[in-house]
Amino acid sequence: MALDERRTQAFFALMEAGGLLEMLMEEQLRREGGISYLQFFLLARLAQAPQGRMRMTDLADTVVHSRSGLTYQAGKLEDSGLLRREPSEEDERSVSAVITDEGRQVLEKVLPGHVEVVERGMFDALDDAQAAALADALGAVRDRLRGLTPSSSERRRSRGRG
Amino acid sequence: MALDERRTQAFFALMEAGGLLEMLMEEQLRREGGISYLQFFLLARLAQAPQGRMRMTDLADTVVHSRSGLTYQAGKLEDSGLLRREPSEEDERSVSAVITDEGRQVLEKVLPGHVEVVERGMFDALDDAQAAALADALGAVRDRLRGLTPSSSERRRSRGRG
DNA sequence: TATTGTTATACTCTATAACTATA
DNA sequence: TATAGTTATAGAGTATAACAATA
Repeated sequence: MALDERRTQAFFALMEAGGLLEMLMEEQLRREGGISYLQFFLLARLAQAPQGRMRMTDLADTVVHSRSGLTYQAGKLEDSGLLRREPSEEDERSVSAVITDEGRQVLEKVLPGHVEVVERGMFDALDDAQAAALADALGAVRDRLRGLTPSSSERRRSRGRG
Repeated sequence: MALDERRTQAFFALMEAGGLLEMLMEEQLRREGGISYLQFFLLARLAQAPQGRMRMTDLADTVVHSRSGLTYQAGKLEDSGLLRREPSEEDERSVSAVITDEGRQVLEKVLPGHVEVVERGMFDALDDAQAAALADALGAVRDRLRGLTPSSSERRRSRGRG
C-alpha cells in the first residue's frame, strides 16, 4: 500500500475526467442523434470495419460486457433501423451485425458535435506536448489493463453461460 | 472538426482505460467489501470530511448525478449500517450523512486491495515522469470539465425538480 | 462437447415530477 | 419564493442461467 501524492492525483483525475466527459458526450449524442454513448461506440466500430460488418462475439468483446447485453443493444439499434443482423455464411452459428445507410447517416450527423465536445472539454486545456504525453501514458495504461481484464467469452467460460 | 491522430489516441485511451479500471475496481470492491465503486466513493468522501459528516446536497454534487440517486444510495448504505443520516442543527431543512464505525471498518478492509488494483492496473505501466505528466494533463482536463458540467442543484433549477 | 447467439427473468440504478418542510 | 430532501414511478440497462442450433 503505497501510491504517492502524484499518482493519487493522476488516478482521481482520470476517473473524474472520464466520467465528466462521458456525461457531456451522452447529452450531446442523445440530443443530436437519439443514441447513447454505447450505441454510438457500437456504430462507430461497425462503420470502420470492412463492409461495415462484424460478428456479434467480436463486437461484444470490444465494447459491451456480456453477450446478452449486446443482444439487447443490437435489438434497440435494429428497431431504430441503424443496424441489421444477418446470418454468417462461413459459420452458421454466427450472426453478423451490419451498419445500415441510415446508421451511417446518424453517425455523420452526430460526429461534428461529438468531436467538438471532445475538443472543448478535453483538448482546449492541453498543448501539443501535453496531448502527446497523455496519449503515450494512457495508451500504456490501457494496454496493460486489457491484459488484466478477461474477454466476454473468457468470462463466460469461467462462470456460467451468459 | 479536426482532432489530430495523437489527440484521437489520447481520447480513446482515456475512455477505455477509465472503463477497464472501473470494471476491475468494481469486482474487487464487491468481492472484498460487498460495496459498489460509487458506494466506496461516497464512504471515502465522508471519511475524509470533518467528523465524517457532509450535507446530502454537497455529497450529491461530488459524486452522484441526481439528488434522488443519492437518496437511493444513502438508503442502501444505511441499511447495511455503513452510514447514518441525521437532521442538521443549523438548517432544519438539511440532512447530514455520517459514516459509521462499521463504515470505516469496511473502508479499511477494502482499501489495500483497492490500492493494489490501481497500482497494478495503472502505474506498473508508468515511470515517475509519466505519472507526473499524467497527473498534470488530466488535472487540467478535469478542471476544465468541471466548469462545463452543471452541479446537481444547477441542473435541478434549469429543468424540473428531481 | 464446445461455441454462437437469444431469451426469460430478476435486479440495480437513474431520473423526472410531485410532495413536505423549512428559510 | 427558493432550497433541502424524500418518494412514487417508470424506464434503461445488466447479468445469470437456460435454451436451441451448429461445429
